[in-house]
Amino acid sequence: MNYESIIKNISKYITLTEKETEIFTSLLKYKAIKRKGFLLREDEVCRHETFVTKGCLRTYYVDQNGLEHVLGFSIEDWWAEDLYSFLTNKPARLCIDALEDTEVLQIEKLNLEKLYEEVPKFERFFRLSFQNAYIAQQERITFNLSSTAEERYLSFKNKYPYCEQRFPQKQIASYLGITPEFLSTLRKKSAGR
Amino acid sequence: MNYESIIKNISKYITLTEKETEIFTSLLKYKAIKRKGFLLREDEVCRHETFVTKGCLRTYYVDQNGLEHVLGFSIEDWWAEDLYSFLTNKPARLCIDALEDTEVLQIEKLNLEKLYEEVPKFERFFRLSFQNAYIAQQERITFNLSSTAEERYLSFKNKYPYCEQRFPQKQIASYLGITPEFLSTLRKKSAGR
DNA sequence: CGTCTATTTGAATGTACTCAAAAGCGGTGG
DNA sequence: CCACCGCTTTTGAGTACATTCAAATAGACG
Repeated sequence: MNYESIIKNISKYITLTEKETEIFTSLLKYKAIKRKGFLLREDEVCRHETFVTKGCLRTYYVDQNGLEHVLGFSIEDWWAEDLYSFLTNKPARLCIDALEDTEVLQIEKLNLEKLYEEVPKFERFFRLSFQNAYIAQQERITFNLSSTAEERYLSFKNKYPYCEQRFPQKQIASYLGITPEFLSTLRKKSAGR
Repeated sequence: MNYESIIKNISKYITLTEKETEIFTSLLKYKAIKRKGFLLREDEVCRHETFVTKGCLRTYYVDQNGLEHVLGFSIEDWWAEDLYSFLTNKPARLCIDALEDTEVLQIEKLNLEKLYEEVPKFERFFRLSFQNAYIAQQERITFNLSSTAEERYLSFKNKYPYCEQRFPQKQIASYLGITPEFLSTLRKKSAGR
């Protein structure tokens, strides 16, 4: 098993000794999800933190009218989970499925708690990790509040250029909070430039 | 100085010994902000985590057209900061001012780092605290994506009933991402029920 | 190759905005 | 304590951004 990418991700915020690395990787489990397969269904309990080593996951929410709303995409080097469900052990409100054949490393909740005890540094890692995720979300909120759909699309395109071709436009539209039809007209419009 | 409320807040996630409580409170500083006064201006560096013991703070963002967008309100028992600025030491992108005469307890960044070393449990406190803030923000994003302005208003009213009277409607409109004029018509409409 | 889903296109519609003017409210000073 | 000034809220008319619905086209998968 190749732990290189996850260790590199961890070392963005904390430095691990060899022994600590060992403890950590011994708690990880590998999993492969086929395209269109599910990592987490609504009403299951989210029992893992998941790190993507290959492929792409989509986290979305199904509203009361049965419409899907994409919260985010997790490509290589990103984490995914339904944090609410993970922390409370209540049924998930989010679904996570695979847009491509995907490979992940997972750590179970109980093992993560064990890890916090044995290597308290990880408490710090996840604090910093979620603080940064919090900042990114905050930016998304302010941007949604202050921009038109067109500006949001252009910004998305600019910020995640690789995503524009990699993900179905329907999913991008959902992420941006607009209809696929309208995104289609926006793309046509912006293609002229 | 009365530290009761902040200690109670902390004990939502961790349990402190007397000694630890002592260390923690010794690092806190009291500050009073008059209504309309600033806790943080754009381009200052955010050097504190701030806990509100009385009154109300407003955290907002000024867009490129000079328009304000309210990210959130911090009343008693809530925290406030520009986390981006706090973590990076870069100039703040958010402003924080007081909607009422407000009293806060603050911990400076260096003291917080000292605290993390002396009482590592606080690493855990802030991890859980921000994980929960992250969940709340995620809910806000999904809700904004899946609801009309009217539904968002009714939900806000339902979720924070005390806020509806306490905060100027202009600020609530900004938080909801709508114009004050439109909120006015929504309120008139919902008053009939 | 055929089916199913995604994307494009266009017309009609609606939600929410802009602009403008009037009314209400609160704070401040005389 | 009242009057005034400035800011907030209300109201309404006209408009625009984005949606809905429907139909045609393109693309992906078995």
